[in-house]
Amino acid sequence: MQENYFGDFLRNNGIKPSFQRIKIYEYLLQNKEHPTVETIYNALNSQIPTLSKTTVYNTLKVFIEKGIAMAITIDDTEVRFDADVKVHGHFKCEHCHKIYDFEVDVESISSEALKDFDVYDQQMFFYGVCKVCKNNS
Amino acid sequence: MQENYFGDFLRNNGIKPSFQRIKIYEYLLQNKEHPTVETIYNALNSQIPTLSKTTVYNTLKVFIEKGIAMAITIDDTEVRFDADVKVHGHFKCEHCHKIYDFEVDVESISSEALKDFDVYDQQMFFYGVCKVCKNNS
DNA sequence: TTATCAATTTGTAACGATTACAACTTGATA
DNA sequence: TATCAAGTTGTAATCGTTACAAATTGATAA
Repeated sequence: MQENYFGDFLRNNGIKPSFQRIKIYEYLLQNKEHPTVETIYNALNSQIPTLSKTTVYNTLKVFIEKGIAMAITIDDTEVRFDADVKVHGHFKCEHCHKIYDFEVDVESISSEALKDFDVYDQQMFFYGVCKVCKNNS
Repeated sequence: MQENYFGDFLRNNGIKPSFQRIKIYEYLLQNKEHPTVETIYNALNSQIPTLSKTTVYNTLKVFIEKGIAMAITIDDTEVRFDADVKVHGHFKCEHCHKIYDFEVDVESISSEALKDFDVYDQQMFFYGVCKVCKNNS
């Protein structure tokens, strides 16, 4: 069944699969619009009435430490989260506030200036107006 | 003299050149290590004893609106500022916490997925260990 | 000069996302 | 069924940033 599947996935990544952790990871996988802690908390609070916002923070921190999620700081007011840990870019539309993923050719970015540096993480944040909003204005 | 030079520069960018604004812009130009509001405030407070931290915030907001400075949100705890508004990447060393600038070939990043999008701003944040720290460990 | 008015600066209070922390709960093991 | 570590919860504290109202400045006109 589903929960065992997610449970095994968490266990395989060194995370004890509690009910809360399974539900939060499941939510992240199914909601790819880069939700905030607030969004995740509100969405799951109906299923898990005892859920605490601290648990959401703790759980996401564990996910990041274990490498199965990443933080997206494209907003300066709140952090967003993504279960897709491949290197990819994020575009934020200043009009509809939607965040789009886009592919990036990692090799082409790695600058000559960083050739002797160890790079563990790469974040690319682009800002502007998306195709949909351009056409609607 | 210097102050007229900066004053003219601000005026040419639609910014009324107050004493505070001139000093803050001058500081940004001369201190390229991407200072925080706290750093700027502490550095200038000795020259301008009446300086308020709110003024530093206000001034930087004006600079960004007028396009002569940019915010660097490479830290999740505090915002840093840069008077270099060319598109370029920032690398943060997790060991010494220094932030390095690096050149980026803008064209090579612009993804096929964004071809119908208007992109106004591009931020690239890399994280890892710098050359110096690697050699010292 | 003096009056006027808008722009700028200042200090304090409020805000809000995040973290610290202690108490409580859970679940595995013996 | 006792024990103990790990996980969860709620509250309080932290701290960078913003809101706001009062004070100051500087340009302009009478």
